Amino acid sequence: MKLINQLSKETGIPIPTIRFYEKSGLFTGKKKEDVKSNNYTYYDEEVIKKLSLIRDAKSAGFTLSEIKEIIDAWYGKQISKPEKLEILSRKLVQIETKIKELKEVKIQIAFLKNEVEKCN
Amino acid sequence: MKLINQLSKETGIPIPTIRFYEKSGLFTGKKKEDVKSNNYTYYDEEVIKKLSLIRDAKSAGFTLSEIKEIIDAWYGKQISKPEKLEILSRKLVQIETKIKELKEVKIQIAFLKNEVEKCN
DNA sequence: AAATAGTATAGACTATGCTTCATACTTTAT
DNA sequence: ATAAAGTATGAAGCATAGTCTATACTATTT
Repeated sequence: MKLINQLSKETGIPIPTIRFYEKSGLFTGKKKEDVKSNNYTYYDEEVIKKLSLIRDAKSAGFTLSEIKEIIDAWYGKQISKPEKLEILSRKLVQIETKIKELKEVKIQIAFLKNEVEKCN
Repeated sequence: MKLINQLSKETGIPIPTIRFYEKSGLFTGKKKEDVKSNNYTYYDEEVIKKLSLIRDAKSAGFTLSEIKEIIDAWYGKQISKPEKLEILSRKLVQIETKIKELKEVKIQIAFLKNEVEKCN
């Protein structure tokens, strides 16, 4: 069980950002009931995995609420199997779409570069 | 020469958003000096091209200031040819990186989907 | 001529995703 | 034991990217 400091070190995500994600419902830590002197929050390995997914999915252009959907589809106990599969399939389609859009923009920019090269 | 209404229709971008982009320095329209009765702004074909680039680059995950860089590298008169080429090359690298990240997230999600399929 | 639709401008407002601050308490290092 | 470092919480602040409102004038339609 890790403290927030350790989470931050292992994922490279700043502590306030981790707290913000937790407050946003992307994961939860646990208070240790046997420890009475403080109310520090402890996090397990699963949280590291979730934070990695958040980091990667964010840099791929997903919003936090889209990422929450993915996490809920993955760990959410109250979601049925077909629903989970449906959500994950949709995400895969979204990713395919994003890749296609990126390739189109790439072509556009390569064209601009070519224009600059021959014209000026 | 087109009015803002027409720009909006041709690009699918709402009028307030077009005004916001113009105010952000992504392009400029011109006032017709021979017309004294109103002060409507007119836009040429180049603006349509810029708006299309903005639309595509945005959905590919670029920020407005990144897009401004691209546009400046494309039309900016005060930027030297080597600088322009350098900016566009950087953008191409950024796009390649984004595509790689997307492919990684795709693998992650495909894995999650597979887990859901066999487990529940 | 009157109603309807289009344009301009400034400013307020919203949502997302943080980031910083203030306060207070706990733990660790020296 | 005292200072430094870590943790918790709530609230404020900030940047980006719009979106909406109010006001006022212009143009078009009927």
